[in-house]
Amino acid sequence: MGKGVREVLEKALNKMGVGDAVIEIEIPREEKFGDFATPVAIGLSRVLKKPPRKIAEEIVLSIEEKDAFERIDIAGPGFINFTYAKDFLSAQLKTFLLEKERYIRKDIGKGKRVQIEFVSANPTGPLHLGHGRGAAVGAALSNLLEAGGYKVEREYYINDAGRQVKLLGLSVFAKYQQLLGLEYPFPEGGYRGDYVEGIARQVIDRYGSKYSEMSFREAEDFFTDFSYREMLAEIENDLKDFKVVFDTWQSERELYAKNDVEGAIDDLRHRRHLYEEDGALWFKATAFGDDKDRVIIKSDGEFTYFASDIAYHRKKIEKGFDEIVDIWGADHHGYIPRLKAVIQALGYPPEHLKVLLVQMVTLLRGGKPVQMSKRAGEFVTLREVMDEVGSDTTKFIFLTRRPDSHLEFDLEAAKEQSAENPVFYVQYANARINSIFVHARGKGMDTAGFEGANLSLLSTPEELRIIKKLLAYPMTFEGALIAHEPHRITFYLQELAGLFHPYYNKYKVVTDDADLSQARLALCEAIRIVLKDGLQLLGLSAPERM
RNA sequence: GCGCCUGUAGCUCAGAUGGAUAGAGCAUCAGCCUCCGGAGCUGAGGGUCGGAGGUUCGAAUCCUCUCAGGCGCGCCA
Repeated sequence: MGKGVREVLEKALNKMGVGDAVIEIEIPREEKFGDFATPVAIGLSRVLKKPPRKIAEEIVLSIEEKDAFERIDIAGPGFINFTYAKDFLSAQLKTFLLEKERYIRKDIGKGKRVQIEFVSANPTGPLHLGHGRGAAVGAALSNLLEAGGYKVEREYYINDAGRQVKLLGLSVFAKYQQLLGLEYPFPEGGYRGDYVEGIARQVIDRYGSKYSEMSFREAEDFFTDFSYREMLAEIENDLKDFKVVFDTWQSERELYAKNDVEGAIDDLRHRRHLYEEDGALWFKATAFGDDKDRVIIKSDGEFTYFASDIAYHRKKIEKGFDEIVDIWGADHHGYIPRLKAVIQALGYPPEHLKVLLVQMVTLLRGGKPVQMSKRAGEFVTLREVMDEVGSDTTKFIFLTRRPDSHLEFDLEAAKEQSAENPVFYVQYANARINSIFVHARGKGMDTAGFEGANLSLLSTPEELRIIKKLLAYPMTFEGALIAHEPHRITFYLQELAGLFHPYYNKYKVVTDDADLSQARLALCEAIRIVLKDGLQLLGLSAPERM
């Protein structure tokens, strides 16, 4: 649609002999005043040294394809408004219905492969709301890219090596001893959530007091492995119920086991990006714009977390993706420069890795912040919120905000809303259309193919607005995809539903007029297709009955 | 102290590459079921876009300064 206006304008400007003067023609926003408004004449007035209004008049005179427009008029300081002709719109709608797949999808990413890593929560506790936000955004973005033609790999990175999982093991071990009535000090900074006790109880259920006589050193491997695997299973289960899927699960331990970490360090050493100082091995991150150099092997000989992360990202690169996307909680933003430094040290441009930050979630209950302390084990889990307000609603709330804005998640409000919730508003539109179809079929009407429908019968202002909105869907989709901003889809869907409900209330779709009914059913079908497509992109259900 | 994110209606949030009179939901108030699902619809009120300068024909959007909130600045992960 927009392209149509652009072409028309370019042609007219060339005819005037000023096409070259306009490097970038400003293409208007849809539906602000009429259909499209462009200030191109204002921009030109400086070049041509003539008043904008006069230029606008000349442009309008030079336009040849006037058929596609109902009106072309000049307003304000020199804006040209284009109003599409209704026959043009209905013809476009017809094309959309007949070739919907081709119309909706853009092959932006055709032949390209992208990996998106998200959630990647440590398996030391249940997923909390922040993880849920990352999950919702990551899943929606994956869907968008996939729909745009990319081959997408969704990956979860499991931090199963290092101190944190060991600490979880020790916490469970301590709880285990205590549950058996034995004295055992709880580790400093250990995990105190109820889930720790839950895991300890499972150990007792399965293995009894088998480990009660052992020291932690002896039982460490068992407790660490058992505990984090339990946690991981719970995380997987939470994600499954949140309807977020992953293609690959990359274990940090495996990177060590397969000598990927050493390999990566050797690689960097050969590239002369490492040096030794104070008994430690350093990566020269400052050579690539980071604030300071970073330790890879500590003076006690242990690897840092950064070491395995280098290996991990080197591995991503070696898999040959055209783009690597990491979705992180915003509290890790300070980590970006060093990782981008790694990418460059390995010979790739920093843009090869795209880090998307998802801002913090503040949890409120009845307008008051809920205190969250991981140490004390006081935090609200994704599971609890899903159970309390529903997974579609939870996702929708995450996807109705820009990822980089701080989010206040009010449990009470979310629950109160669940009767009158924006997500239902959208889903209800879909369900309503479905029930119109049921009704129509009951009257012997055809609700499958609309090849024969006479869409030029759609002529009310409401219908034309809906058609324009529908035809804008590919543009919205493309914008959301390129900007990596799924929330644009969310808002679009609310707007579309917001056009449909009033229309439904004002006009009857199924009437005695068979031709008009058929045309309106076709319009509903188009709405249904877009709603369903959008909801699916966001990872939300599109129930036919609610 | 340095860096990143945010500041738009009472509340929660949209406002892509600068465009005309800044939008939605919730909440508030007043209305709509003989008719395809009232989880719906119609209407009303509500704004110095944190503040101050600047660039521009034109700024919520770009630049500088400033105020406020959040988050980072380990041989932790």
